[in-house]
Amino acid sequence: MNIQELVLDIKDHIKNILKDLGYFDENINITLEVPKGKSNGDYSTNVAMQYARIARKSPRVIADEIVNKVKSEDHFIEKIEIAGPGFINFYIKSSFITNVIKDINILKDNFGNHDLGQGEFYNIEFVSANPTGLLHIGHARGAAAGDSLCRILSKAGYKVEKEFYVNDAGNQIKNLAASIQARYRELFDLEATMPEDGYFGKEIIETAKDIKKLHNDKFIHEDGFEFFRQYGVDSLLNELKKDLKDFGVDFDVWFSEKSLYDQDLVNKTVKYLIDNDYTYEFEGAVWLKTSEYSDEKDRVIIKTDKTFTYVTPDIAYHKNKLDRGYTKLIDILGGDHHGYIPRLKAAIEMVGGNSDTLEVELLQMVKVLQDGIEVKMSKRSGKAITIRDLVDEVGPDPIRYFFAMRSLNTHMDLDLDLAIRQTNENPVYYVQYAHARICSIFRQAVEKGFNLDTFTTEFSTLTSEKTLELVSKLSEYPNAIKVAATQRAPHKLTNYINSLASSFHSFYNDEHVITENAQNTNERLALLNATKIVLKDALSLVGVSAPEKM
RNA sequence: GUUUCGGUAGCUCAGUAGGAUAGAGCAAUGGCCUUCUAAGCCAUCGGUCGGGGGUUCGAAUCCCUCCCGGAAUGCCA
Repeated sequence: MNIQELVLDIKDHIKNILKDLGYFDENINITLEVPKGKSNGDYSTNVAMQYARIARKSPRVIADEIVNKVKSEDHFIEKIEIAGPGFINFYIKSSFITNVIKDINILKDNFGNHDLGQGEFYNIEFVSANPTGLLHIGHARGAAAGDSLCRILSKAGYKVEKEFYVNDAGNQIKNLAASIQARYRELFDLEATMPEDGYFGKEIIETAKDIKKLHNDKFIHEDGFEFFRQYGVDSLLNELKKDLKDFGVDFDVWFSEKSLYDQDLVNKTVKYLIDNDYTYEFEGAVWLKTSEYSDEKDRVIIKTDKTFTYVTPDIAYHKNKLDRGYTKLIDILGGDHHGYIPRLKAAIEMVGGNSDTLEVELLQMVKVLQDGIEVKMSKRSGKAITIRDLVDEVGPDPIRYFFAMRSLNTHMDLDLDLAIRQTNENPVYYVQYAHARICSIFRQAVEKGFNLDTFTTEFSTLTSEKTLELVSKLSEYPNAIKVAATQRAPHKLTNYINSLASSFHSFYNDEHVITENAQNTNERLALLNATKIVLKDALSLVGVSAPEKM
């Protein structure tokens, strides 16, 4: 029996006792949680307070009745106390708690796995930046959050596919081609005007230079628009893929918007919507009746000039995703798209899907500070802090950790000077350092002849407060995974990692691991190995490395 | 105006299917390296949880109202 099973066991036990006492109510959940302070036991429940009204007795009396029935039976429990207004606090025997060390050393990086997602198949779309420039810091947040969430969901037992929607059709791509064309002409000192909504980043100039290198002045004499379009999309998409890869983010599917047109799926979807009376014509445009599905108003899907709006191919795209058989579609979008959600959900209902299948996670904007003042990004000037700059300066780890630390829908400030500084002001080093310290101890243990191939499974000397705190922190890992996965909250995992590292550092400072006492040393090495496994696994879920030396 | 996300320590942020003295990191102050990495540990300082009402044994958390900031409110994407 492990600690999770014990918790379930206790809950079950309490439930039976409540039935015996004649209080039980289906509607009240029995919860057993880890209290904040150790002085309130290893686990605690507030059932007595919840049942006060039903039983019409004071919480403490109920607690007393419950405790009297529990007491005699469970041999894993050290003691039970009633505290405060009526909390029942359970203290678990330390010999039972240390079992988790054995479990971890056997399961290794499978420790903390769940099968929560049985039968589920999630599609998670994130970043989906237009291939019209380099990825900037806002995209980095999306990439870090999305990738971490996917890894956590996989760990929790969900089948997950990561998808990037490539907007390689439509207006922005025309602007890209026109921008490249203008930059290309500039290279020959010819008159050139950048389009009003053009892309002014220096990577566009680089692209033009590349084209000049390959084809010289060929496109001065003939129309190169189509070439510029294709070449621009291809090369910028490659840059984008490279940057994401260097950031530790891989996608399973790169879905091309253009492919929707190539397969005629956009027209088919539009025809379907029209044929099924979901549209009407008004002032020369075709409108979709999304207001019938709790959107605030109807939306144009075919403009007066007969071209589509952004949502039109996106409906076809989501229809396509539905057809691919996922049980859940998660879109991770920037907070500025929140108004877009109702129309998308409406459209999903219209094409025969269930709008609950789509779940949108919004990421609020990142405010970037440099020298204490806000750095405004501007498409017009091409001024932006790119992922590439950041990764080149400090590597992916600090940035990924930093973004993973924040809950998705919080507005956040990023102090660039601080992010780039490689000091302890950056929390990722604190965690990585814990891992490196363990590795360092192991190196010395090997020198002194300790065996690190197998670890002891008997623990009799692990009794100090710091030790047990570290052990019980380890046993919380599976729950941390579960919470992070089901609440779509990678930051709950980094909170856990941080507190695990903290427990370790505190333990490390208090107690020497390698001593003359062989048994004691072996037990501690087993504990450290378990800690190392969990640290490394947890860090891998946020895409951060676990260095052996620092 | 409406929708939406925020307002918690000097700063950056946790904590919200109501629970025990509201937490962490950084910053500040004071200690700890002849012993496994001081990117560490320990301690201190620091908060009318934006304001005001309400709901109840109990509210940062739920309800109402007001104030302040971001975003959206396109036949842009």
